[in-house]
Amino acid sequence: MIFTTKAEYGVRLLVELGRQPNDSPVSLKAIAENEELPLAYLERIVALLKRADLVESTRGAHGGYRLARDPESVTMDEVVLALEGAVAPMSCFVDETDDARVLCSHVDDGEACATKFLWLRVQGGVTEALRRTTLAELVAFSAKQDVAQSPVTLGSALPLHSAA
Amino acid sequence: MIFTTKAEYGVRLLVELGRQPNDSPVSLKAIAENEELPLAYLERIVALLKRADLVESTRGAHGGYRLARDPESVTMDEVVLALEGAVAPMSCFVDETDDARVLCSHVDDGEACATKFLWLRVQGGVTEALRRTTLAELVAFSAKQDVAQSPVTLGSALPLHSAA
DNA sequence: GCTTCTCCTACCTCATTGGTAGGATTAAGC
DNA sequence: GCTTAATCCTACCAATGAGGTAGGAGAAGC
Repeated sequence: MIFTTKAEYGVRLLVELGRQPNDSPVSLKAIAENEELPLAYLERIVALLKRADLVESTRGAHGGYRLARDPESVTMDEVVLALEGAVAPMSCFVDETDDARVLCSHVDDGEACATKFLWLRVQGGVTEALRRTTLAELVAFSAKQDVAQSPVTLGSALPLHSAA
Repeated sequence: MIFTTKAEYGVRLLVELGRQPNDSPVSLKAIAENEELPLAYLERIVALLKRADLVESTRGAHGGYRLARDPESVTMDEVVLALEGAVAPMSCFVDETDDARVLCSHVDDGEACATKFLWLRVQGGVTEALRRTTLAELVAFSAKQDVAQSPVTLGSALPLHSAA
């Protein structure tokens, strides 16, 4: 598994915020009910997003969260970075220096990590896929899905069937 | 973490086998010592590679493992598939039908998983990176590293510094 | 028949994931 | 100024999987 539920729930939360028509804050409780996610857990997740300045909060009654930036400018690589930490193919990649300056634990034996060559390629593929996806795109996708299956309570066939 | 040590050790094992000049089998013990990996654990890992017909074994004294196929024809996506199972961005991707026909657990709520759209992109990036890397390429890389740092016992600077 | 291998299965320990519980603080509305 | 609705914060907790060990049983060379 590449991502945990933190990324999943966090992205869904952002999408939900992006779908709001006006600028008034939305309470986590409303989102939790809407997305059927555990509220207490969402609280911890949204804290990560706030720390990364992706959402703003207003406390007290009628408070809640709203997006801190234009959804067009929010790319998924920063979202996932905020939620999961750096995307590391292997444990030796956790070293958080951004630009692939990776200190691998097994450089010292004979062959300096042929696998590192492979993991770097994979990491490149992941970050590129994340970087070229914006929050606005996901919001638009989500809205489109709504329309497509709005009359049916539980869609039988999957709308998304040929991708990747 | 995308991959576990199974993938790491398994790939290193295959590279090691690919580096063998002749066709005689190599014992796991030799590989374990050479790569400083736990032998008993490697045994379980190589069993996965054998089940996928990536290596052949001969039992008994002077037995061991050898590659079952030409390294040129072995792509990393099948290797990783054998070692880790399918590369799944999220738990709902574990459904092993090959071509992204993903049955997501949260299709039934309002918006049919905008995240799935994202995870499919990521999965595509990973599998493409894996598919375009062959075992032969890694073996060649590994051999080159050997030459580059053979006089030095512990290389100070990293040879690979600008990728991804 | 000893040694060297592959093969197989059961166990064990530790870290992380995915939560829950319980409260403190802040602000709006009456 | 009390109540209520919200964000914040921290400690706990159960389940899972990762990574590895132990102990053998079969197969083949010498």
